[in-house]
Amino acid sequence: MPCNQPVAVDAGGKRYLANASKPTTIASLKKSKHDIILRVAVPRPLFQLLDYVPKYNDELMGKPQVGSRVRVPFGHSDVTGVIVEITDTSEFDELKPIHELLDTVPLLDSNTLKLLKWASQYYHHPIGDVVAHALPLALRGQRKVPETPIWTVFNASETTNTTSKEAQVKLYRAPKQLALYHAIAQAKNGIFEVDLQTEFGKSTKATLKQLTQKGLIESVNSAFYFPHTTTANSFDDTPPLELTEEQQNCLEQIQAPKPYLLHGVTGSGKTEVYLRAIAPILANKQQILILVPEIGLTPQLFSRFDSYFNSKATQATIGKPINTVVMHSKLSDGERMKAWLAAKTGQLDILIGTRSAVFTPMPNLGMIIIDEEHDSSLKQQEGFRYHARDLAVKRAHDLSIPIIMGSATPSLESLYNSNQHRYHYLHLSKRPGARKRPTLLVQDIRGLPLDSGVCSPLLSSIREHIEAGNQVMLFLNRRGFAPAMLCPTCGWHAECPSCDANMTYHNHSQKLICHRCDFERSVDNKCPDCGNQHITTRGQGTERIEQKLQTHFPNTQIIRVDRDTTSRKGELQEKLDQVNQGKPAILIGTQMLAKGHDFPNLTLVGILDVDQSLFSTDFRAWERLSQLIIQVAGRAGRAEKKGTVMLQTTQPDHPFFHTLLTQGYLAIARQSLTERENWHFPPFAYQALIRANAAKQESAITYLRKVKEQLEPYQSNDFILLGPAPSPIEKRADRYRTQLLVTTKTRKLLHQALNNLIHNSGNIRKTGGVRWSVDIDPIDYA
DNA sequence: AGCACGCCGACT
DNA sequence: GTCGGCGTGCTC
Repeated sequence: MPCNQPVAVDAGGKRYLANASKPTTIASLKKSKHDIILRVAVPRPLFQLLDYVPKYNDELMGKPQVGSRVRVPFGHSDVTGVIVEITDTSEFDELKPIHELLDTVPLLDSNTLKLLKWASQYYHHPIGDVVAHALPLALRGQRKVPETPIWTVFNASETTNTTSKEAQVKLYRAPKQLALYHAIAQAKNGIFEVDLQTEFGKSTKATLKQLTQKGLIESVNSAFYFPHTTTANSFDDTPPLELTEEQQNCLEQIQAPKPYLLHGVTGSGKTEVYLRAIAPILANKQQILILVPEIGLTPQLFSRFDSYFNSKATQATIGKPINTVVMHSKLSDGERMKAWLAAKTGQLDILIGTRSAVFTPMPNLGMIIIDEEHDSSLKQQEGFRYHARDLAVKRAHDLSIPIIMGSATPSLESLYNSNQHRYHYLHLSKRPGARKRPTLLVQDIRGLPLDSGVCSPLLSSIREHIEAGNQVMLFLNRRGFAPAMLCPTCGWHAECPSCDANMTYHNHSQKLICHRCDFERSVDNKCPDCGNQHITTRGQGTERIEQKLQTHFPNTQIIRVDRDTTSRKGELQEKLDQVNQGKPAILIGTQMLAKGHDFPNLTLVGILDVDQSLFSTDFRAWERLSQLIIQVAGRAGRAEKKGTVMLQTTQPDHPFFHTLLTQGYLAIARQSLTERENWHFPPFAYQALIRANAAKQESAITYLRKVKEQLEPYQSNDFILLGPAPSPIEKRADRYRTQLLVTTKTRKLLHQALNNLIHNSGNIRKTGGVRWSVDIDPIDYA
């Protein structure tokens, strides 16, 4: 019977197992002459694993295991990859041996690898790159895991080991050695040298040597060691807060291993619910993973967790000190690696981190928490475009553990999932502090002159609030001084040479900066076209507003928070600390100001460019605008001081405001969901955005036309192709950007089509240096 | 991704 | 005649 029929490639299936160019045949699946085959993910854009055989004397290095790194020959060079599978069959006859096994203890456990393989298929992204994302930068190369010795009594595993009695006899005149010996003998699985050093001082090393020479102890093992991190004084005996009835009710519902959407208005005490939900998991000696937005209140969050779990009251029920680590974006590579290894070796109890932390192996993971689950920074917007929230839900599902997603303004996707009973919806509607709900004012700016983007009613409001000793916050989604620099005589304006974008004028640095590619140059002192020496600027940026307000309020502190003023390490925190002193101040910033900060005396918030969102072509613009408004509204006002949020718009009668003001976020969300259903937008449909860019627009468009041809057979009412078209940001860093949007009725259809596309992508001619990528569940269409 | 192979144009 | 441009294919 002829058996060279191609095996059908399973749609949702294990594409990375198959060879993309040569379809797997039954004939080729014969047993290879080797009985151990290592299937390795290499850091190259390949959708398959590569097969290798172990090195002949691997016994010396240890047994190759799934999850260990290996140095392997690849083409003409060497690369560091990770063993993802071990089998005994290969479709290749001649397999190269690996060069070196780099880890005797695997870096990634099978659960983590399972998640990574799933992610590679779901996001249609090369497995090697996905696996690399799970490792800290410091371990993506050949660097060995730093290890410290573990000491045990001699022959601990044998029955003939030294008894304590013998030791006592041998050491009767050496009390120091005896004490050390006892410490080692008491530790069942051995004890870290570092721990002995902290207990017995710096002569420990010498004492250990003496004991070894006497044949009483030995060190056959070593492992990564992570010191205890608690900064809280574990004798903090402030009693824990009393939960409100609502909080208690939510907490009681969090029991089953399933996803929970915790919709809690700002100030309703979501964190308190997290803490209580976590405590029994920690008491059960399990670990906790907490995902937070990129720039959050991580230091505050850390101390909240650290002090709560190491307080006297909590310790009474948990019974062991709790190690918490925050993986900041600004940790050094070495520090990151240590935190990662601590989690991976189970020496860390709570890991707080941004989206990439979702891949951290944690052997005893018992619960996942996602704070601000609606935040777009949970989705990676470059390369491997994963959504940390969705992967976390998958991870929790695989492990059968609960996951709590908290937000004051849940994403429409999560609200929809709650409606579908995929997530269990929990609501915290009350603010325990009895803080008053702020007033939302829609300010009609039609016919009003704007002074640097601020209308006069807002300006007088600012004055009132400052004079009353309060703080004011202004939002504008554009940094810099002015978004345009132009010549009033001939119409010339400064453009980025690499992007089709106006360069933004930054007054302070006297520079023109392109906000798309970060190219900067000095300002022109005369028009390069007509020589006119009086070039002017147009439009508003945070920097100009700062300057202008300073002239209006010369004695008030004005604090600008945007990427330009917070790029230095700790600079954001410095600024926030200033605000937290509570003195009257005006804060001016971009979106980054909206995230999670709680300012003591904030009573007025102004959103200056509401219209931009109102008229955006992005169907998610309303969702983002209402989230921004609700988030900042939640920060304005105190128990005794009512807050005000003023929205500047030329469309005061827009139904958006009416719904949001009279009925709140859930009403807007419900309305938006209905609209999305009617228009067949996510979450009622599934999308993939296929992007291509090239030095010439023509090449990118031509490429996507061919991609479209491949997908055309799938076209139907349930499978719609839109494009190819130039991206909203058409040119960036000397490359033209184009896109093709796929919208489908079912997820299955989307994956089938993309699997087929990638399987055949080798057949699509790529000319003109086209680079392409796939974005599953896109949220950014630029 | 990187790298080699190969096939066509303009040069000492 | 060849040097090198990029288009194409492959890495177990």
